[in-house]
Amino acid sequence: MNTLSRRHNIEDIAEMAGVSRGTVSRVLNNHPAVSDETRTKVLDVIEKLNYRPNFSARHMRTDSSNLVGFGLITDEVITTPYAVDMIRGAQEALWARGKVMLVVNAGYDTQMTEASLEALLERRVEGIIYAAMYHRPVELPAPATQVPIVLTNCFAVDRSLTSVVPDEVSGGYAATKHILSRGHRRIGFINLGATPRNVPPPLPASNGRLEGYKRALAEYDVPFDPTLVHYTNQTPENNYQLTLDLMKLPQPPTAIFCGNDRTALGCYGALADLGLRIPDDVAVVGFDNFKDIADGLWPPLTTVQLPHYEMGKWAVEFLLSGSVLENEPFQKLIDCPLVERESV
Amino acid sequence: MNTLSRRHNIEDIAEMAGVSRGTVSRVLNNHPAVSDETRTKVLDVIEKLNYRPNFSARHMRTDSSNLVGFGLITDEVITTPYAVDMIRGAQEALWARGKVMLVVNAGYDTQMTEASLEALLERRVEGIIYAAMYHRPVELPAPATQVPIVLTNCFAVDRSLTSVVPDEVSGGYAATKHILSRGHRRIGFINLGATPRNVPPPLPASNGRLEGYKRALAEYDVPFDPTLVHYTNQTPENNYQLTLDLMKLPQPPTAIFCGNDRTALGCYGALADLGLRIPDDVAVVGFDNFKDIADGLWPPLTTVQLPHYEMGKWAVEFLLSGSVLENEPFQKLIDCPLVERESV
DNA sequence: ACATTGTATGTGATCGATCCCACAAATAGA
DNA sequence: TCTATTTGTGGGATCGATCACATACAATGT
Repeated sequence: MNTLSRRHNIEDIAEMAGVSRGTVSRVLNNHPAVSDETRTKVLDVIEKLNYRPNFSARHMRTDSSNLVGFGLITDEVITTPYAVDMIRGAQEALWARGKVMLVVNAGYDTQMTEASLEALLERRVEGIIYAAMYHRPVELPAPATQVPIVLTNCFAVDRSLTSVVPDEVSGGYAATKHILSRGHRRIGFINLGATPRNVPPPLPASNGRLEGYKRALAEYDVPFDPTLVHYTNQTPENNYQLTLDLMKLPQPPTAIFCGNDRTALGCYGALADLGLRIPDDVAVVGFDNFKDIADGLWPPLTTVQLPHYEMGKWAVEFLLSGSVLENEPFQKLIDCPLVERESV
Repeated sequence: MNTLSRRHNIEDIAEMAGVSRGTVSRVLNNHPAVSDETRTKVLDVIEKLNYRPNFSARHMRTDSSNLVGFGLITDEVITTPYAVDMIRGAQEALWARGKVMLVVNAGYDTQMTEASLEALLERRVEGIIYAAMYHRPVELPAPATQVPIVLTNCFAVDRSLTSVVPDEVSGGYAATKHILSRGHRRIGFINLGATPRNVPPPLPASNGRLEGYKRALAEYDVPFDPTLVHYTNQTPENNYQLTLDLMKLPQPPTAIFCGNDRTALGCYGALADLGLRIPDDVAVVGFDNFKDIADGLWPPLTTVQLPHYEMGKWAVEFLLSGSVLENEPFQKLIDCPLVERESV
C-alpha cells in the first residue's frame, strides 16, 4: 500500500532547515545570494520530504503562465491513428521549452468544443491549438479569439484565424511526377470522394491532389483523361471495386495513384485477385504515409507524406514566438514529400 | 488581429457590479444566498468582460486539485497509432467528471520519464496513468510512488504498482476456437517474436496468445504441432516469408492465426502471390483489431480486439474511486474479444 | 577606528480566489 | 411592538509561493 506523504509547504521546509521562507525560495530559484552551506542544508530537507513547490501559488505570484503551456483541442485526432503525429510534433516542441500540454478531444460536437475551449481558458493556457483529423474547414465558437490560437490541418471558414495545413497540390504533383518519371503514361487516380463526415465539397485534399495530378501530367505533355479519375467513398468494397473498374477500361492504366493508403489496401486486394503483380504489372502510389499500412504491405507502398508532425511543431513554435498577436491571420502551407518504397 | 482583453480579477467584477468580492464569489460557486437581482447583475458583468476565475488562485485556496485532473505519461503511445484508444478511454472518462488531462510522451528514455513524472507531480495532478504502447514489463523511477498511479498495458517488474493489461490468453483462445469452429484442423500460427524494442522474453503477448492457442486446440482434441508455429520479427519481409514457409509444409495449414494485424498484411500479400484466395483457400485471423488495417483490407480481416479503450477507462475510474490507497497493488485483466469479419 | 561595500538572511506585502464571521435588512412569530 | 429567524452582503484571514526592502554581519579601504 502506498503511503503518500502529506504535502509540505515552503514554511515547513524553512522551519526544518532552520532558515526563512525567503531563503528557501532563493534556493528553489537558484538565486546567487545563498551560502553554499545553507543551500545544501535546504536541499537536503527538500530531498528528504519530497517537497515540490506548489505550482498554483508560484503561478499566481509570478504570472509566468507556463503552468500548463498549451491546450490542444482535437476533433477526433486522439480517437484515430491518422494524425497522431500532429500531437507528437506539438508535444515535443512544447516539452523542449519545459512546458506540458493539456489535451482534450472534443469530437465533432459543437457544444463539446465550446466546453473544451472554456476548460482550457479557465486554466489560463498560453495558447490553443485546434487540430483536425483530416484537412477541412471548421467553425469555432467565439471564445476562440480570446487566446492566441492556431488551427492545424484545418482552417476557419472565414479565414479569421491563423492555420497550418498540408500543401495538397504539392503532394498530388510529387506522386504523379514520380510515376511519370518511371515511364508510365496512363495513370489511374482513385481520388477521395466523400469525407468521413460527408462534409460537402470542395474537399481541400481531393481538389488539391487532383490539381497536382493535372499539373504533373501537363508538364509531361500527357493529356488529362477524365475516365481515369474515380472517386471513392472510402469503404473497402468501393476501393476494391474502383480498381477493378479502372483495369476493365479499354486502355487500362499501368499505374494507380490512390487518394490515401487505405485506398491502396483495397487496390492491392483487387490487383491480387486479377492476378496482377505490383509493381511489375501495375504500379501503385498511396497518400498519407500511414506507416503501418505503407510499410507493412507487401510490396511496401510508395506514398506521399502528410506533414502532421511538422504542422504540430509549427503551430507550437508560431504560438511561442508571440507572432499571433502581431500578424494578420494567414494560412501556412507545408509540403507533402514523396516517400519511395517498392510499389512503383 | 486579435485584441486579447486584459485579464480581470474578481475585484474588478465586484467593483463594476457594485457589490463585494464575496458576492461575486458566491455567484461563481452557485451559492444559494444571493438575490436573483444581484446574481444577474454580476453575471452580466462577467459575461461582458469575458471574466474567468483564476484557476490557480481557486485551487490554492480550496485544494480541490481538479486543476488538471490526471497526468498521462506514455512511452510511445502518442507517437504511434496502435494504442491511441487508451488515451481516448482515459480522456473521455476524465472529461465526464469535468477534468482535463495532461499528456506527456516520454519515449523509452528513463531520464525523460523521470522528468515527466516530476513535471506532473509539480503540477499537483490527482493521479498518474503510465501507458505503454505494447504489453510489457516496465520499471518506473521512485517518485512514481508519491502519487496514486495505475499502469496501463504494462506492469511493474516487481508488481509493486496496480496495472491493467489485456488478457492475452483469452484472445489467443478466442481466435483459435473461432477457426476450429469453422472446421479447420491445421492452424498455422505466426506468433510475435522480437518486440519493437527487443525486450527480452517472456513477452506477455507472445506467451499468452500461444497458451490460448494451445488451450483451444486441446478443447477440440487437436494435437499441438510445433512445426505450425513460427515467430516473426515483425518486418514486412519476414511476415511475408513465414507465410510462404507455412504453406510449403508437407501438410500446409488451412488457416493462419497472425500475431497481429500487421502480420496479416504480409500474410495476405504472400497468399496473393501463391494464387490462394481468402477465405476460400486459406482462412486468416489477426490480432489487435487495428481498424485501418483490419477493416481496410480486402477481404476485411477477422481479428481479436485489444481492449485499449477499456484499459484507459478502467485506469481513470480506478484512480477516481480512491481505491489505490486502500488496495494492495494488483493486476487487472481485460478480455480480448473476437471481431468477426470476412477472412474466415 | 570609522565609513563603505557586499553578502547572506529575515519579513511584510502581494497575487486572486474562497471561507468564515459579523452584521444589516427583511420576514415571521409571540 | 419587540424579539427570533432568515436572507443577503461585506470584509478580514487564508492558501503557498515570490519579491522588494530592511537588516545583520563580515570584509575592505582610508
